[in-house]
Amino acid sequence: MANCDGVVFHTQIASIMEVLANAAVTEICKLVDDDYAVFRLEMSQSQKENRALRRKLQLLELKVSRERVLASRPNSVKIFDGYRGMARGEEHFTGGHRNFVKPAGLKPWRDDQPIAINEETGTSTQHVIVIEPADAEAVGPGASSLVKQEKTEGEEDPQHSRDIQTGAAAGVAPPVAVVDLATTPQPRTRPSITEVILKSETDTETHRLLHTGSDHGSDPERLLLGRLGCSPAPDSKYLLYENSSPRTVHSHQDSSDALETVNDLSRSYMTEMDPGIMPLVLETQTDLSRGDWNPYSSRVYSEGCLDKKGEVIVIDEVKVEGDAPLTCNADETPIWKGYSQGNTSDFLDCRDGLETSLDVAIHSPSHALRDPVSTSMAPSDSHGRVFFDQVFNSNDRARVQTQGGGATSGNSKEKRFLCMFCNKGFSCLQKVEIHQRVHTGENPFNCTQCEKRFSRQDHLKRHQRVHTGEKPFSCPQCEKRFSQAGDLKRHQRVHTGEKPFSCTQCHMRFALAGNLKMHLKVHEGERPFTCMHCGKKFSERSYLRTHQQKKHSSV
DNA sequence: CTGGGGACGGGGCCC
DNA sequence: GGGGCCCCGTCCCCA
Repeated sequence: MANCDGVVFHTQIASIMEVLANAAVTEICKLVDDDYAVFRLEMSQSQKENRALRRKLQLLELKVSRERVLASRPNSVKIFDGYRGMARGEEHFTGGHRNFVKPAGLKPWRDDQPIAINEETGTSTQHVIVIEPADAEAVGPGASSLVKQEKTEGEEDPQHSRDIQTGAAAGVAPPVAVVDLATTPQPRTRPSITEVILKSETDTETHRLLHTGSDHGSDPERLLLGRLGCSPAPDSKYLLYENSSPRTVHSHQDSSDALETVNDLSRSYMTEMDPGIMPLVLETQTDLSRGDWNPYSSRVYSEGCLDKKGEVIVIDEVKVEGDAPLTCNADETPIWKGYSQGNTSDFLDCRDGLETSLDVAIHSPSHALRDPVSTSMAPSDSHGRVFFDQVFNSNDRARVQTQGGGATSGNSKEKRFLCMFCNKGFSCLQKVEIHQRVHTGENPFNCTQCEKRFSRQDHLKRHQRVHTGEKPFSCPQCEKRFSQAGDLKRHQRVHTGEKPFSCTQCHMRFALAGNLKMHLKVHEGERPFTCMHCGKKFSERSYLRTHQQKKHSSV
């Protein structure tokens, strides 16, 4: 009986214990679940905040860049490549690769020329943008952040700073501080890559790569600065000939990938730069017909732009070019002389070793990256043409190259050189270079008297007759003189009565095509110009102007 | 409206 | 291959 009671007792104890245990487990599970839910909620909120901050920062920087360019260089050429963020006359961000390209000019470059001077404010424009990673802590203290530095000397961007501070307050430790390079010495031993480059602007140091190719021996100023830790390809024609103090490079990974790449050390890097192997490959060239635009370096934009797509926060950068306007007298060597058509891709190919470093993250604006030489070599444009993203969009752009029998336009001469934009064929390299300025808007020849720019030297020379008053073409009938032969020829129709342009509607004839064109509007009834005073419509602006002067001059 | 000139962009050819 | 020139077309402006 006693045994029976004992068994019952133990059974009851066991069941009670079981109930208690189950209750405890349930409680623990509940607590864990609750905490986990809270934790996840907090995590997702933090991530969301970080994303929003990052996006906001990018937008702000984009806006600032665009406004700055628009304000400072109304005539500048603007290349916008929404994705690849290329800006003319400055480095080209070809996806993961940072290829800083500038014209390999000769005389137009002067080392003593001012760097990136804002023409209005007189301040230089070193841009420093720091984009914080979303999960810098997760990546670790040594983790890199995507860095774009955008800093204007003497000009603090409060919003920018605020955003950065906000980012820090949100738990994102900024691995790289915004450094006022103008006022703050850099005692750190680990400056970011962009800081390195910025210092290259302000210091006397430059990272220059001499171009030694025999076929381009006339180009002594091909300066390259760029890919850190990347030695030139063995057959590269570029030599690092000036390299100063050792630099430590702090590169950064794309913050947007921080979570996914926490364990991907290949994307997080801190590269100690060995000065001996530091051929910063900023190809100091901007001409579209050369360098990374160049067909000969097609890999720059055909391959390089692809590998990090989606991983790089690209802040479109509009080139503020011509900070030191290129001045080219008629007898000066044009900047396009002596550039390399050759192994541009050689030094680009060295990216392989750096795929995980610079390629990923650096999106420094050109101003920050130019050295004095590259600054002054920025080509220019006088008509504010806006470039098109197609420039980078395909390997088709890499077509300007010798293609045997590749002529596309009828000519007895073999046109081996194809325009990378329109595929038109030209017989020699220079011709296609000049032609491509049609597409690029590059105007490297600057009139010293009126700052007008021209794409061709002969056009500049012709233009300068405007200033000199030279009119070498005189009409034998009336002694009237003209500055252009074509003007004389056209004028002579006055004497000959020739009217080669006839209206198909009324058979009126005109000596000038423009006059016929204007006349056609009479038939078309097209009157797009309306007088704001009386509502009368005119087919030509000049008609409207004349009308307003006559009828409404008192208004 | 028409006539005409100034200036410029671009292609092609020649030296 | 590079520079210069010729030529054509076009835009803009003015009388």
